[in-house]
Amino acid sequence: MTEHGTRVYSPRERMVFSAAQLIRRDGVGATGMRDVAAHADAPRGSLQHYFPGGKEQLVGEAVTWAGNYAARRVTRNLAALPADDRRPSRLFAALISQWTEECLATDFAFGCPVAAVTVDCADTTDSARTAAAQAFDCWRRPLAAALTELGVPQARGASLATLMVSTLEGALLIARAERDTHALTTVSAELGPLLDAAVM
Amino acid sequence: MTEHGTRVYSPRERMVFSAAQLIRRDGVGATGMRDVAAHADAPRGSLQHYFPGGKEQLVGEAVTWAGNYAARRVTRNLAALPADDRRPSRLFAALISQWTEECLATDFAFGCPVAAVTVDCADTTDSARTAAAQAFDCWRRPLAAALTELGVPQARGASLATLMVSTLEGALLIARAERDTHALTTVSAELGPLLDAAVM
DNA sequence: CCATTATTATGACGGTGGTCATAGAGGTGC
DNA sequence: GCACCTCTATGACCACCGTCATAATAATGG
Repeated sequence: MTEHGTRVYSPRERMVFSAAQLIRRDGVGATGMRDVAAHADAPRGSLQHYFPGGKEQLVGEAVTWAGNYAARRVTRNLAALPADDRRPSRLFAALISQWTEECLATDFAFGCPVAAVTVDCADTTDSARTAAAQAFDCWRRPLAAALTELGVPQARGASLATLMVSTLEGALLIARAERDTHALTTVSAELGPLLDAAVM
Repeated sequence: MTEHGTRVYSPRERMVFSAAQLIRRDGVGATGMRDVAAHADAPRGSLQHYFPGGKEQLVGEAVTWAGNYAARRVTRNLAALPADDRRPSRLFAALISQWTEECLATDFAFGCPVAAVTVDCADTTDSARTAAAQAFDCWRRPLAAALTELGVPQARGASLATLMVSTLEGALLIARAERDTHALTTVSAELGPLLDAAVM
């Protein structure tokens, strides 16, 4: 999670990051502002200073951060594909495998913050819902680009990107409920051929 | 939603049902016990009488109810398939279409209660997490059975059922965030051929 | 060194939520 | 009529949460 070199993060950044972490573990409702400050080792008084918009703003920034993070993951995994076997199924498998490892390493404590915000705020907090939608888009866009780079026609790329995100998100949900990664590995194996078949 | 004939439901049943409705709309944290009683037109005092286990018990029963409901949906949609075109893709499309209509009819207010419980309770309330896992299983089982009935080999059936539930769940999430059904229709169209190709 | 801004500290307030305690109705059987 | 069980009614308690008010403390820049 803290994989960006050794740079020191500002209290503000840490709070956004911590908010995302706590939200994806406990949900939005169960994540208190005081908890966020404590988790980020940040002063409580900084909350109202950096986030005058209150919890709504913090949640929005957290989910936006998560969307960018997911996008970075896609491009990084695309770049890390072996030169001799650059198929869409490999990219999907790499993404799934990363989530699988995270599940196992954290004992299934963490889900996806975007999903959490969607579930908890979709009908009550429009700003958060919008931020979640943008996060999904921010995630899907580089995925579609990666697919076209791997040989998938542009028209198909967007659709398959949606399919990949949907499937990953749902499988992650099931895995968390079951505390078992089989849903993740299953969808990875089942969807692979379909993705590769789209390469022209 | 209230499609079971004209039978009158007991206050207890109504409370479980209402809990599921409120949870899938607002999440577990934002759903109060008083709200549930009010939504069910049930006396507040009955809560502690029927659910001595408190909110935890109510949430558990709500998600169990949701799992059974999803399972009934599968068998009903399977039975409703036209006799001349009984392919797996048709079943999946029917399920997706049902969720799509629900999204549109309720202006994307409702998601899946099982997903909501998973997101909000997976790491804190083990009983709820277990109930969610059972709900997913309860949902997946008739799906797998339906697939084998449609000609999919048993071994594949279980995997494809997991894939279908994952994809549906994730697409529903995206649709809700974007207030747009395109994710649902996209995954339905993209996954169809894969499902039909599994028929032997 | 001062003025101004950025940041942090802390306590209070109003509201809400789950839960408990206690008592009141409503029915049934004997 | 009485005992008994099921169900309902209601208020209180305590903890927590998001927010605000206010002040203190750095940091900065002239």
